[in-house]
Amino acid sequence: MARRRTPIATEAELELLRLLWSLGPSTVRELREALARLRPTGYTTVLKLLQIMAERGLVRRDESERAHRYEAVAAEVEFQTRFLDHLTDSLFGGSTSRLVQRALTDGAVSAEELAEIRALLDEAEGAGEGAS
Amino acid sequence: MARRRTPIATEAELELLRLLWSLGPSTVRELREALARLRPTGYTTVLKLLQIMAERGLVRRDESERAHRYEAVAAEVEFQTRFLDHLTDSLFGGSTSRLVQRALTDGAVSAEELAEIRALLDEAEGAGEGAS
DNA sequence: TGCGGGCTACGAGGGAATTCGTAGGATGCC
DNA sequence: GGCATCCTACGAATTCCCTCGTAGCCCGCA
Repeated sequence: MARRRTPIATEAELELLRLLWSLGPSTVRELREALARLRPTGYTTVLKLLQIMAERGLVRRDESERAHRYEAVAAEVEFQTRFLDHLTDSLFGGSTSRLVQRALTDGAVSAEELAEIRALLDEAEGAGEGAS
Repeated sequence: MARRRTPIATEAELELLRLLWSLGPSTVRELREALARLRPTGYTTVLKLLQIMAERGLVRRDESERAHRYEAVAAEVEFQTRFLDHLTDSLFGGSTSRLVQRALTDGAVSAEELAEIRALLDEAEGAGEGAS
């Protein structure tokens, strides 16, 4: 009967969060307009979704003006972290490195980006020094 | 009204797939027993889920014996790839390297694993020579 | 004051995900 | 044969997600 609550956020919620991260605090109208380019959606659909997200603690809202302004509670980076943690557990047996290896094997990464990743590795190795 | 079909696989489906990957082709009973340790579930619940997954092409089944034997259609690696592709698009703006950077920053990765990742980087750099 | 437009609140409604109960068929054992 | 047991098939029940329609409120303006 029951259905386990979707972990972290649903697809539609994620879509709005992405907009909020890129636009900053926004009204329903603004979000709906930004969303329209990708996927036309009714005004009250967006509104309702935001109300639910507010209840769930995904967004907060400023009611000081007539058109309420919504804002993502978690920063984008926090969210990415949470998602990766979840994915690491659920699909990579808890191993971050296996995830990274899979991503590097599959994804197209430019030489520049590879260099950045390499720098991160250096940092991680330096930080881990003497930790054991 | 409509609700977009969950991408790739639902949580419950993923749980069964994980079992199938680790156990190999299994019967409903075997899966249910393996699952019971994590989350007690009715026999017919598991059966129904597998039937649906078979319909959706996530598993195939061997009916040569009375107790049908189910098997994951996609290998674990294929699935991980598909998930990472999806996640890269939906949460990292299509940038694999950003995903990797986030994972490396957050996750605990041993020195040994770091070395493995470094080797992968070397490989990727070699292969990517000439690409922008 | 009356009207139009914009905003929020609320709830209905349909499809999907997940749960399980019940029925019915096969199988093995006495 | 008759019974207990195990299996599949099927569909009901429940919850969640997502959609939007409608109602009601407020504000500005003629």
